[in-house]
Amino acid sequence: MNYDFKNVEPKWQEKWEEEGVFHAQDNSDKKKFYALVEFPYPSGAGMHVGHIKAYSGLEVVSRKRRLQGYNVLFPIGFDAYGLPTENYAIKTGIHPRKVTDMNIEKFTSQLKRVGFSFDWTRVIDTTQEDYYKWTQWIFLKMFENGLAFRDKTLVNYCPSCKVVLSNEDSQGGKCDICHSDIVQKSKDVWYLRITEYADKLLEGLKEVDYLPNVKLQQENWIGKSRGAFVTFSVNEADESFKIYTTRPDTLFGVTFMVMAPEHPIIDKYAELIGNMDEVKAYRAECAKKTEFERTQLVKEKTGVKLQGFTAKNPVNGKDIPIYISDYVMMGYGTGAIMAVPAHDQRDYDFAKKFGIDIIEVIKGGDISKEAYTGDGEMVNSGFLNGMTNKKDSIAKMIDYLSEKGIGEGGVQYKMKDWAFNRQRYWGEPIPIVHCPECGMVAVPYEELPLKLPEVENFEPGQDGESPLAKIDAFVNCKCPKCGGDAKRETDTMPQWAGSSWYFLRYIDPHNTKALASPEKLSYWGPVDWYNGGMEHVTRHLIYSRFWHRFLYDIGAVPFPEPYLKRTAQGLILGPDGVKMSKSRGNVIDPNEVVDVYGADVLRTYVLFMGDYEQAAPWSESSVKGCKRFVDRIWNLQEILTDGDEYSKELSSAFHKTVKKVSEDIEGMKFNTAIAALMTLLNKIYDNGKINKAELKTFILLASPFAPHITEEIWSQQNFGEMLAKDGVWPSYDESKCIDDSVEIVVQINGKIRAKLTVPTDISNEDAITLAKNDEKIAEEISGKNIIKEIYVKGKLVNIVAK
RNA sequence: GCUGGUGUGGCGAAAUAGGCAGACGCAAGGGACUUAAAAUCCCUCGGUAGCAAUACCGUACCGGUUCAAGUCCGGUCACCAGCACCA
Repeated sequence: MNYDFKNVEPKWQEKWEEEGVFHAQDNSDKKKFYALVEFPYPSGAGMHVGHIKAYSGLEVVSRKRRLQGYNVLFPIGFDAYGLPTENYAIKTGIHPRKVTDMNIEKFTSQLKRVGFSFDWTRVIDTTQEDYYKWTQWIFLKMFENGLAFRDKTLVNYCPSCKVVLSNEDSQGGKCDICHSDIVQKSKDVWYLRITEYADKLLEGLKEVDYLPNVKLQQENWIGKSRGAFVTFSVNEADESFKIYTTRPDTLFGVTFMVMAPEHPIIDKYAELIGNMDEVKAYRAECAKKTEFERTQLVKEKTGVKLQGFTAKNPVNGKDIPIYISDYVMMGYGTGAIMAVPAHDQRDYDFAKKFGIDIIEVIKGGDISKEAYTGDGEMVNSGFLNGMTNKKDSIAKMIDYLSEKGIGEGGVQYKMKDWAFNRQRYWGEPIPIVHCPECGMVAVPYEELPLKLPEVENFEPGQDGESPLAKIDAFVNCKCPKCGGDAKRETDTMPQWAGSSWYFLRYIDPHNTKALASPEKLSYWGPVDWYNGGMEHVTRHLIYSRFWHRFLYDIGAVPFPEPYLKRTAQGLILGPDGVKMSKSRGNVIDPNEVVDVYGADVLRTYVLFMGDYEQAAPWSESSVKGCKRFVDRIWNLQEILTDGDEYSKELSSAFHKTVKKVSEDIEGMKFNTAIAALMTLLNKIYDNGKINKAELKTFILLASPFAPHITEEIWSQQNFGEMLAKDGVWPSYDESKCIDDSVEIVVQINGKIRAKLTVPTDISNEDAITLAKNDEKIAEEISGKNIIKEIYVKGKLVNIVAK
């Protein structure tokens, strides 16, 4: 009797769908469980085994929780706006709408073939009008609240393709499409003021259960630092400017200052500065530098000293020269720094190159060789001299500065405002109108969605202009405020917009009045468990937390943090141990695996291959091992006997396995959960028979991993109508997990010398006596001095003898 | 450079909270069944020595704590990931 997965798997997939067994109930007395996986970008290449692994984790948890009586929401959707689709459309001339629909169809059929228990009545497509209407709505709310704004900035620009590129599309300073060098270009673009939420995002992390490294990466990304702002006055003009420093206590060691080349004060006093030509030349040089040169190369410090423009040290009145250099960024702090070469390596390098004094203010290093960044006694520092505690000296300096009105404590964040724009077609139109009279005006809410117009040609315009700019019927409009002629914004939203709130839409996907109803939000929210890739931890996860927190602040959602728990799966590497990629030709297609081995085998293998959170290479032969496992489950029916309770021989093994599998699934240790099932299976075959009660438990435990074959056995054995509907997750009895006797080892001086089988509840004394009575042990310890005897319950006896 | 993580058989990996290192699976070798192969089933499977019982060695490397260390502490090396002139 062979198991015919080719017929059985589609049969059950259809039945589950027909009966709606995985549809989440909005009105239910059951305890809710909202499991979320990162929805895919529907690319033309179809799904990847990596997707299967990413979804299989919470798939297993969801199936288990349903059997435990939870009302489970486990949804799926498609994050469908984005460049690859648009580029494909440009190349083939097929409209992105069509491409997207085709890809979604392909993904859907692939997902269904694997038998994932998604609620298919709640599918989301971010490119549909009834979805992006609310993406635009949220944008307008942000605009209303001053969080969406326009600013001039440097953008990545590809002179060959004539497009503005995101950072992701211009990594390494090369254009992702044509591989030519990217230049920095000044442009007026949209930003979201995420920096305003830096502290809230940091605070919120304290309340959620994320993997420690996920939290850490978010903290680093936000990059909060504490320090002080200090005001320096200019000697040659009635002017002053601020700097930010984390070590205000080293103020006595300042021997020069550095400003970012584009610092506005330079232009304001251009007439005072004697060498403005040189300054301009340096600026031009910096603008030419690619992102790659600015950040990747460990290069020598460059800069220009400003002639006739100097500052005064506020604590000792000394005159200090001012330089410009590109190692100071306009985008962090105030765009100007006080340089303390003795205690900062960058300042040190600069001082050495330009022959500037280096004054030691912290003892402990050798400043003739390099900057000393450690702690030590303050010297050459006036009222701080002799202090040894960094915290105290910083606090004392801040007190002094505040008293004199020339400085104050403050914080800075590494995180920058979110550049929220794309000059591309396939994205959500930004619902703003530019009116010559009224300025920027929001499109009225009742006019949403602002539809993406149909076009023939979606190629980007010259000079990095959006393709929408070419469509007069879209661009020309009336100002919603004054009714005069106006022009629409032609930028679209970036890739990350639609995914920043999709988890809320799953809760109420067909609502036409709100992004989701308050009742449903309070029932389902927040997401109980969110799993996804590490690559999204600093972008998507921060962005969506920001949007969510904002929605909470304006009362649109009733809970402040969107995700209670966040985990991440490891990559599946190619059989060659390298990351899968099309160009390497080491990509495994899940369809082929399902064709040859079936969905149950694929699901089991991606979870069995190793630690879920770790990367592991694909191995075809290991897939076969899982095939054997699945077949051996089927063949249990050949050694089936009657019996409605566990047999004496297998009882404790079953209780132990139920415990182990239950706990391991919750801890995402799927590999050991499956291993435990394999161990039990081996034991059953050793035992030569299995009864009905045992078989029922076994297939229930295996069902989250291999739902089709277990469903088929359930039905063949008449356990009930449908496992997925009537099955109840088995429970275990802690007291029955214990065997009557255990094998313990006997060590002498920590070396194993014998093994003994003893009653589980044996006393310390009895165990030691028994060990000493063992022939071999007795011989070894005879004539020796026993120093210590240790019994570790159920594990070992150790006799220390000399 | 900074931050975090990892390092265990031929391979993927297990090992609660310091207590039998290598569970489970793959590959390999041997055997059964078969005309043969596939499939299935049984046995062996970290290294060295030995016919064997057994002994010694072994969790990247060096050192320490402990009756006992893959696990804890100090140092070194390698690899992976994220950030990167952040003042």
